[in-house]
Amino acid sequence: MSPVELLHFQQQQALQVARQFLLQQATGLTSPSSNENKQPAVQVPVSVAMMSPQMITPQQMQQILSPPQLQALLQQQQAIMLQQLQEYYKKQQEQLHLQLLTQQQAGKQQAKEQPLGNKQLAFQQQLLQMQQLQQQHLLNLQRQGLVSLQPGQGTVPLQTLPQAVCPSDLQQLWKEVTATQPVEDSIKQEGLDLSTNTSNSTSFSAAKVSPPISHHPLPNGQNAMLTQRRDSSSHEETPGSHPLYGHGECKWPGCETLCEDLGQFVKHLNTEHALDDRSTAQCRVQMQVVQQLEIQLAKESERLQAMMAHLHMRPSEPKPFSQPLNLVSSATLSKSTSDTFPDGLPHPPTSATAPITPLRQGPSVISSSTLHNVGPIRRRNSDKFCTPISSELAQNHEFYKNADVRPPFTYASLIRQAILETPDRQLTLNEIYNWFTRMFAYFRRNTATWKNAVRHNLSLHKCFVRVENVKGAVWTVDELEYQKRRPPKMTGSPTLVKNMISGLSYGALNASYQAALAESNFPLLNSPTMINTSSTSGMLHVGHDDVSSTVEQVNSNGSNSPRLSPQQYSHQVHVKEEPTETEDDSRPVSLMATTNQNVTIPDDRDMEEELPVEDLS
DNA sequence: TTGAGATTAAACAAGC
DNA sequence: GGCTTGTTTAATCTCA
Repeated sequence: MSPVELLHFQQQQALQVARQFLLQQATGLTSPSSNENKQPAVQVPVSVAMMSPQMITPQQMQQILSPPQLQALLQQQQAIMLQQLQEYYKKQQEQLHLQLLTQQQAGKQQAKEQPLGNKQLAFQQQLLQMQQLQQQHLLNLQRQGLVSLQPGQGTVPLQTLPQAVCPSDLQQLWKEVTATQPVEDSIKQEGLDLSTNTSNSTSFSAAKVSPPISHHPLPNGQNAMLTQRRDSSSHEETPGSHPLYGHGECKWPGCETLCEDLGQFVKHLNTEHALDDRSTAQCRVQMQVVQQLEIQLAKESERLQAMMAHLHMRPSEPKPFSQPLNLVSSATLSKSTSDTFPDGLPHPPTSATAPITPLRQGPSVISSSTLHNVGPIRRRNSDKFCTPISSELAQNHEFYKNADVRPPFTYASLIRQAILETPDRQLTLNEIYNWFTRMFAYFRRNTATWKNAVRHNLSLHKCFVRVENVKGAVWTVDELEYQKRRPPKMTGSPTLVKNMISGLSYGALNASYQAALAESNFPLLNSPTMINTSSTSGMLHVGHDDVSSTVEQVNSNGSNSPRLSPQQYSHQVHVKEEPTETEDDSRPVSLMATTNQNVTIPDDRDMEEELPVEDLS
C-alpha cells in the first residue's frame, strides 16, 4: 500500500469514526429515556470506544510512513473529524432553534396559563445539552489527542481554555456549584439565558489549569506521535482553529457570539466565559450530560455484548449449544463471554440437540481461529501438548455430549480417557464404543468409520493392551507406553514449556482465556482420572503408575529436552524389557503381534510374570 | 520440503 | 453367512 493509498484509507477511517460518533450522539440526544436513566456512570474509555476495529496500528503506520507523513496524516484526520462534528452540531443547533421558535410561538398562546411552557423549557434544556455535548465531545477528543490545538494556537493563552480544567478542578467547581446553586436553578438559568452573555470578567487562574492536553496515552501508542505532532510547525490547519471556535462564532454552549478571528475569540472567551457561577453551573450540567452519555454508552455496550453473545452462542437457534473452552476466539468475545457468565466460562448447553452439522468436520472445529465448525481442519491439540483431556471433557462434557462437534482429541487419547474413567481401568471394545457414543454426539453417526478407527488405534498403539479375562477381552492402557508414544515436542521452547507448566497448553486457547482457566484446570490435573493406579493397566508398573501419571505433568513441567523426564528415564531403565523395535526385529512376528501375544494371556498374574521374562531375553 | 503423527479406508482373519 | 473383533496396510492430511 502506497503512502497515498494509506492516506486515503486513513481519511476514510477518520470519517467513519466521526460518523459513528455522530450517530451515537444523535441517538443519545433523541432518546428520551436516556435522560431518565439514573444509573451510576460507567467509565468507558472513549478512546477505546472511538477506536475503529479496522484501524491500522500506529506501529504499522510508522513502518509505512515517515514521521512527517504521519503528522500530516493525523492532522488531516483530526481536521476532518472536527469539521464534521462542527457541521453536525451546527445543524443540530439550527434544528433545535427552529423547534424552539415553533414552540415559543405555540407557547405564546398558552402564556397566560404558563409563563414558561414546559415544552419550551425542555427544548431549551435539550439545546443546552446538545451544545454542551458538543463541547464535551471536543474535550474528549482533545484529551485523547484526537483533536489538538492547532499549530497556530501556540499563542493562545491555554490557561483560559475550558478544556484545560482537570478533573480535580472540576470537582472543586462541582463543590462550589453545589454549595451555592441548586441544580434546577442552574439549569433553569441556562435554559432561560442561552443567548445572553452576562458573565463577569473573572478569568481562570493559572493555578486551576492543567496542561491543555492531558497525557492519557492512547492504547495504540499514538500519544508519542501526537505529542510530536504538536511540536511540529506544520501547516495545513488554519491558525484560527479552536474546539470552541468555529464558523466565526463562539461555540460555548449558548453563546454563538461572532468573533472575527481567533484572537478575538480568545479575548471573548476570557471575558465572557470565565470562572463564575454560570460557568460552573454549565460545567455541572455538562457533567450530567457526560454521565448520561456514559450510561448510554454502557447500555449500548451491553447491547453489543448481547448481540455478540447471540450471534456466537446462537441461543435461539434450533440447535443451541455452548462453546467449549477453546471456542473463544477473540479477546472481545472472551470479554463478552465473561461478562455474560460470571464464572468466566461458557455455560454448558441446557438442552440436548441434534447434530449441528451433518457434515464431516475436521477435528479442530474448535480452534481459536475458527469459531464456527467449518472446514476439515485437523488439530489434536490434546496430544500435542498433553492437554488435560479429563479437565477439558469435564468442563465441556455437556457440550460434546449434545453438540455434533468432533472433539479435538485423538482417538488414542479418547480411548485412553474412556479406559481411565472406569474404576478398574479396563474396557471391552464395545464398552469403548458406548463411551464414545455416550460422551460425544459426534460419534453417534458414521459408526463404521470411527469404530474402525478405534479398533485401528487399539491395535496400532502399544499403549493399548489387550487383556483377556473371564469376561472376555478387555483393553487397558499402558501409561508408560502412552507417554513414550509421544515424546514432548516442545524441545527447548521456553514458551511451550511455560505453557506446559501451567497445564493450559490448549494451543488454540487465547491467552486471556488460558488465564481464566488457570484455576479451574489445576485441580483437575490432579483428578483421579489423571492418576493411574490400575493394577491391570499397570502390569509391571504397579507402584509406578502414580509416577507415570506424574510424568504427564512433570513432563509438562520442565523438561526442555525431548528425552524422558527423570521419572520416565528411570522407568525406561526399569522396563527396558518392553518390546523394542530391535527386539521385535528379531522376532518372526510384528511388534504389535508380539506385544499383544505377550499380554494376551490368561490372567494378570501370568501377564505380570511374562514381561520380566521378556526382560531377560 | 520433509518427516512424523493422525485419520480414514480397506482387506483379511478368527471367533461366535 | 453374518457379525464382531482384531490386525495390518496404504493413502491422505496436517503440522512442525
